[in-house]
Amino acid sequence: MATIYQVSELAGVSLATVSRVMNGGTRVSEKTREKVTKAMETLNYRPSSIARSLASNCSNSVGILVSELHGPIYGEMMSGIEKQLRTAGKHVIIAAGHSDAASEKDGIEFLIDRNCDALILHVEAVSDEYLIELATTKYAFILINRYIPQIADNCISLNNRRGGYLATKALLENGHRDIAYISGPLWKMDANDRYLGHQEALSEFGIACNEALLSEGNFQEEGGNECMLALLDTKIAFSAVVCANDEMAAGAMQAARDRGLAVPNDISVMGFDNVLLARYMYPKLSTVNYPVQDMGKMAASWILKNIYQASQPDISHVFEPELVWRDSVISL
Amino acid sequence: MATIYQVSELAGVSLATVSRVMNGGTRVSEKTREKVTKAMETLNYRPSSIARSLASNCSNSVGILVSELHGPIYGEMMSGIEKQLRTAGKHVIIAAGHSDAASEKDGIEFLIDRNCDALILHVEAVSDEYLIELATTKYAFILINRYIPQIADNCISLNNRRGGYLATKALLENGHRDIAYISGPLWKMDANDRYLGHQEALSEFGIACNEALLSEGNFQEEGGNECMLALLDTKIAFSAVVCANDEMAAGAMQAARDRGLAVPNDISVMGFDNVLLARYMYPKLSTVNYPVQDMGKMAASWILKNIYQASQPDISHVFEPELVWRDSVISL
DNA sequence: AACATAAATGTAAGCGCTTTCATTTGGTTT
DNA sequence: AAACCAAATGAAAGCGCTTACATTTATGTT
Repeated sequence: MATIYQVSELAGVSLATVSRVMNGGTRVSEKTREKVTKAMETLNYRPSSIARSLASNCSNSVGILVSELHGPIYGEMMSGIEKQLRTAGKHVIIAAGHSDAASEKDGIEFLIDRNCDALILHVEAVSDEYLIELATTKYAFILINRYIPQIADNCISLNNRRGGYLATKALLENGHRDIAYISGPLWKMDANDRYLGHQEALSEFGIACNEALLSEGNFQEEGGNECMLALLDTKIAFSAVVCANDEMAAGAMQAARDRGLAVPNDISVMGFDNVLLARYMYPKLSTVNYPVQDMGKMAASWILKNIYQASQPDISHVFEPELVWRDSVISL
Repeated sequence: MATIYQVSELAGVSLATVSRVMNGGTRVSEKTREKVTKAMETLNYRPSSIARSLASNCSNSVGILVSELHGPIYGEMMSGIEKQLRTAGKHVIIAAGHSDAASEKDGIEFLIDRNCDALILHVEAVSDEYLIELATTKYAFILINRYIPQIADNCISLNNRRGGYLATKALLENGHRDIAYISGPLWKMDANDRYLGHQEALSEFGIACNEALLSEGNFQEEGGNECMLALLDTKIAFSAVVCANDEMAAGAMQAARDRGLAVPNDISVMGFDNVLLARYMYPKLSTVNYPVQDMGKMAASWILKNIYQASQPDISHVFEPELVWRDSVISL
């Protein structure tokens, strides 16, 4: 591997000059720039990003922490981030937090130790206080899908509550009155907000929220399946169920069918997230759109703008969900 | 940020000693080890991994290149890799290759420049020659889902051909004789192998392979949908279709239903991959298991063993697919 | 007690860059 | 041609570590 020293030798200039032509900007005469460029080419020189980071205290890499590396939402999110960052020549280092406080902290430190210039965090378990302190005292980061008033500028979030509201309202407007709810783990902010939105819609229609019709799942297919079974077992009649994400909706649909209920004729189901797959479920899933890829891109833009001083369009901090109507809900 | 120098000062020892206690192994007396450890704690010292990498020429990070950051297969794969590597204290740097040769090369160089100690590659577009050269002259890496005889030891692959064979054979054994095939892009090795397996099963049953019943898709839901429509438009009768992956199977099922055909009664569909979702489709998808998460782990093990000299169980280089029988195929 | 030997610790030279500051160069001005 | 100034270049000091080698200290032998 050729080093900057060998390039400088071949080109007959000093290290400093080579460094200058690498880093663009600074004044170098056209003649020397050419000499150096040619030398770099003949040596097939590749600067060591490690040495660069050490000397300049900037690693050109941003750390991403997601709950899981798999799962449609995280995939879309990472995809959006990577696309944006990569075109700006920044690298991406990824770790998983597994929705567990210790593991999330671990991941964050891991990323910090790795000298990331900034972090993009999708954390669920770690406390607000921890993040506030991190933000004020130590490190640049942006939060996706979480809103903390004290550091609002570091947050990019979905209006989850409104999403929940929209989902249930759509059902209500189509004549449903007995609506069950399969939520995500309620300690998770987004799950909670979605449920709050559900309640809000209910009360707007003057309907009491029946706690027995709430079942708390784990945001996975399997959980949706189990919750639906549990709901059915209550023997309380309901004509529709809203699920806090699309995966659970898939599980719920299956459970319903396993019990001989037809979707949507016997029971309507509404999802949340509008994962790609929702379009290909049978019946096609009505759901609420969560523009997570765009949010990922926005997070990347925030970093490009605030950390790397790149010019970027204005940053939106809260995104609005939208109802997408398909075939899994019937009008009563 | 405290540096090693400050730690050594506080502890009253030399830099070298601090370095030694950090790196475990080498002989340091219990007393000094304690002094140093305490100093590190009170200063809340965190070693700079960048400086370490520069000095030791080892970055403790491995680069991963996948085609896309989203998609169930890649998600599972990254998840498997990360899990394994992380517990060994190694980092993961991820880039996307987008199934395009230029972009893949770009990604590889990107990762190399980043001083990864080794690479895990899921590349489809780049040529065998390029990889062979990379392997012999320059860099340590392991290939997932690709087999190149000359560098077999660097490959971890699925027996795709056998998978394709298994899928079609299952159909044949259940009385199907007119079987359509929705493939992935045939220039992709895995798509091609799967199709070859399909043909093999057919010929084993003495059935001529009808080219008109082959439709080439893109491994995505949408593609499966379109292919199925195209197949139906040929007006050639077939009782079953095998799809080269589960996503396309989802699309195909939908297309069939959009045309008023029931799955599996009017038409059976077989998938490939056994993505989590396959269990939750309706009807539950019969498919072929692709243990991609295990393969990811194995790739990580290979690296731990070969690059980091960690002791690891034996490495399997080729994995065998298995048929998983569910509800989307009917016996004639 | 004198010596050999091994264990613990320290010294200092890098790793491949960036960046400040000093020096040189070349063009303008008078 | 002397004087000046800006632009181009170079010298050298780091960035925070690792590590080969030298030195000191402890341990055991006879």
